[in-house]
Amino acid sequence: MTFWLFKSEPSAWSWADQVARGEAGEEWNGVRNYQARNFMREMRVGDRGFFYHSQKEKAVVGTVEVIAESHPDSTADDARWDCVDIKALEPVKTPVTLDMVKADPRLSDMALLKQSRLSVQPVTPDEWRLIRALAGLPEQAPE
DNA sequence: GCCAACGTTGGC
DNA sequence: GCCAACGTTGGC
Repeated sequence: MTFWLFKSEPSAWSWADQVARGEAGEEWNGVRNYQARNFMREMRVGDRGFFYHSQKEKAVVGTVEVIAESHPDSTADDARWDCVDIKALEPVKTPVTLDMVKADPRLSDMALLKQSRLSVQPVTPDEWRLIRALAGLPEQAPE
């Protein structure tokens, strides 16, 4: 299983919106960046990710699961853009803020810090475990 | 609201 | 193929 981070402006698509979709999930559409798209093409059903709110909040607020592998983005007007579908999995107990990530030297290599504009990015297993702990989540996500 | 970073576009 | 101009993102 591979781990990821999905970034969204809450005014455009929030964690609450994602939760409201329930088991049906939702397309992670609207990405118009090749690097982010290529990461989505690598995703497999069952992969897990963090859901991050950019802008005012700047924090990981939940976890998600990939429920459909990459397919054409229904909001794109050309064939270049693909996306996956994800569903909300767990809300965090404690939001993990950008400041918390910056404060931990073990997280200093995260794309979140190094490539602040990248909206879909990989997370290493170590980073996944550490951020889960900071978020007050159990070590293992539910099946 | 500003600006740095960075991606894209289009003229050459 | 280069690069200037421009647009967008996201943190501050």
